Amino acid sequence: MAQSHIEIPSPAPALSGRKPAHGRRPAADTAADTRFDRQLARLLQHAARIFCDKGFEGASMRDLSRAAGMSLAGLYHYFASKEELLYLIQKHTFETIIANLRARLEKSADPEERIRIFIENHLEYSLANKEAMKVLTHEDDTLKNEHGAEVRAIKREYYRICLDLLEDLRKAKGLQFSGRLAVLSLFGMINWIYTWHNPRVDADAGELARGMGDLFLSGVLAGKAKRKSSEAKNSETRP
Amino acid sequence: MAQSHIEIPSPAPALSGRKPAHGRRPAADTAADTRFDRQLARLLQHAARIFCDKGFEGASMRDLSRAAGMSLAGLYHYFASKEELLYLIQKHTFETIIANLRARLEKSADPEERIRIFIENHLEYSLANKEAMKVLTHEDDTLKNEHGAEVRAIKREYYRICLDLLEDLRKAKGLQFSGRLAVLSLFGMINWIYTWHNPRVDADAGELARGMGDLFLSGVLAGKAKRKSSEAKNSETRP
DNA sequence: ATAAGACCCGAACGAACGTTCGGTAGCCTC
DNA sequence: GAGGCTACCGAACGTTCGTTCGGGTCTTAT
Repeated sequence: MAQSHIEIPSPAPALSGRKPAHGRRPAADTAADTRFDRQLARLLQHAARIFCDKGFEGASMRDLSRAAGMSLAGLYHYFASKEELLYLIQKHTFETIIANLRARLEKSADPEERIRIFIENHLEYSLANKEAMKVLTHEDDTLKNEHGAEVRAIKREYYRICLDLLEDLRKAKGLQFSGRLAVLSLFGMINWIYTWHNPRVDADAGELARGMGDLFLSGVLAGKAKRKSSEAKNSETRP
Repeated sequence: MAQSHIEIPSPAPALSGRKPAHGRRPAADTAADTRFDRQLARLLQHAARIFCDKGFEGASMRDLSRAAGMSLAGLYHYFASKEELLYLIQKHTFETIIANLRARLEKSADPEERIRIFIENHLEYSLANKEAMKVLTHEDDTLKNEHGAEVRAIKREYYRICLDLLEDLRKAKGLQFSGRLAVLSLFGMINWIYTWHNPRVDADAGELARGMGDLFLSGVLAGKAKRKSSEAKNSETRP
């Protein structure tokens, strides 16, 4: 229990530069943090909590109106529809995770440690932003058409990053395993957490990441080493 | 790709002995398979598919009415509410899985193999009943009150079975790991499958179970053996 | 001071929702 | 052949849904 609330430090993609109502943005104030952007961010935060609690279909715009202290009609000044609201939450969450991840990955070239970085980054963000994270995973196939396609593209990018990390490890250690199965098993482990994690009972992100990293990496490394012998020495992995 | 469609063989708890409409059941015909029971089972199957596709909140009774070829009002002859419909699906699915599992577990006493049996049982049922399985996991905390409590009790039972299997293994091999983290990581791996499995691309249940069993058991076994040395010998796990 | 926006609201729109009501057609028993 | 029961239906009930309309008020630039 080192820190109770984790503040992600790195370059989070700001959700700025958006239209008021249905119009377009004036022009070059990409510096963001206008009043519009701050209100929108506040609304997204409330919406994430409500979607998390009652599900996207189960939550109503009136719920959000009440929680945010704004009239029902007033909400539509900030987004065009309930569906776009979900899209904004998912896109911002996903892009922030990936941006954080890329920043952290620059600090290490060791394949094994980079996988640990991936896990730790995911868990830290997940536990620090539980609501948005549950909305991201639970409402995975809710969005359709363009919005859905865009989020799905980001998801494929995230998948790809993880797969590349694993294949780097495989090459470096001369291993032999199914990358797809490994990635998706890992995703299952780390995305499932939102269904059970209780901060009063369970460990914090760092410790969970260590435990899951041990489990996963031992599994991947020990599997079948280069098809020859089965001596899996590297059972302790941190430097 | 041994068999393409898996028929679960064992004692599946029949969903029989239920009331027509709001009345009670006549009495002693627990032998089931009345016309009422068959129709109900058919409706549950349609409902599972619809809940799977559109989510519980997103699906309407009119959708079910259309799919089942029965009038909207006619549906309520078989259950009292939409909520009870979800409850019946979840309860029946969960109880069938557990019944299958208990039957299979009797065939082996080896701790490691029993865990493999657990995984294989779960994956076989999951892939053979994708819709119901997605409804079970995706609508995990949708039910409230008595219905919710009852399903949650079955879930705890299932969790408990897996935890006991793991602790048997731990004792037998003198290992040291967090049972809770291991169980929940395993649950994540196997419950996540419904989000990605594509029968045209991915392996069948048996092969997936072998792959995930290798990954998970290697991870658990190799972790830290008995706190002394780090020689993780048992990297190949099948007998 | 005034025009032009950004910001926000009360009130309503039509559609869709889960559920219920009153009734009917068929079946089996006496 | 009357009574009772199961199985089912058309039509509606009252509610809630996402969204829109026609305005306001407040801020900012000229």
